Amino acid sequence: MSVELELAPKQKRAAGERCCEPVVYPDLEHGQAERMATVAKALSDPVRLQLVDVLRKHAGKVCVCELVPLFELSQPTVSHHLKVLREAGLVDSERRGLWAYYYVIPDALEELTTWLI
Amino acid sequence: MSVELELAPKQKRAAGERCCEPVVYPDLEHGQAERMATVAKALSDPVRLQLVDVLRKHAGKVCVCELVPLFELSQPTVSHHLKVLREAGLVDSERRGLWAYYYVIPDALEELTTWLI
DNA sequence: GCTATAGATTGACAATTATCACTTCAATCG
DNA sequence: CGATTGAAGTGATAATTGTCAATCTATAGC
Repeated sequence: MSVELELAPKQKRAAGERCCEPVVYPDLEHGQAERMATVAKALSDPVRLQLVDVLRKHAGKVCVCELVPLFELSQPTVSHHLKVLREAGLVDSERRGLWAYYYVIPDALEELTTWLI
Repeated sequence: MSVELELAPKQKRAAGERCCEPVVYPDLEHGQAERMATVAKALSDPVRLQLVDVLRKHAGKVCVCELVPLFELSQPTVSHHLKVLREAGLVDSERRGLWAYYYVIPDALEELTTWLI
């Protein structure tokens, strides 16, 4: 686990030689790193990336019964991946009768995207 | 594992009612999803995010001996995280005498970033 | 050569993860 | 009501991950 980043005092050096220049003070603080890591972890599986891709490209809500046949995976496994995405705040779902419709939460990727640019 | 995405033939529906509209054909293909998942996985840990952040913000190469004291982690653990980043193609290192200097590979984040925007 | 040092590697361990078969739950249809 | 169906939940299992202590490697200085 990381902590609030600090430039700790330098260790002993080989006599007369500095290891290197002091690094820049990183302005990515702990909480932000935690949140972004959560998002990145949700995106760290090709299946989930493709799920998010489908949901993002489709303007609207997509039924799980459309998503499952896109993969050679069992329905519970796809359901599991959707749950991971839901718990990371990237998507949400809505029940309509027997069916569940998933959709992306628009701003969920923003913090990570902004950092990446 | 995912496969090349296809709109599989529809399953049986409840009589007279369609489950939902056909989804858009996802244009994120398997190879791209794999590569982006690799990058996302490398970024899925707060320590590695902060490491990349420091390296990106610092115009130049940063010595490991500067990176280790930024975290409350053992040297081997930081070394492990750097290795993960290296294997994902996000950073590389250069040895100079006793010291190792790490730096980001500029275009490594591009594919993921482009997809996110 | 000998010692000290920076960094990587190894081995071990607990925790997490992706997957499936099976089951459960909720809603619809007859 | 009873049967069916879409989706989520429950074990279980194999694989992966984050961490550290201990070790190893290569370099520098004496």
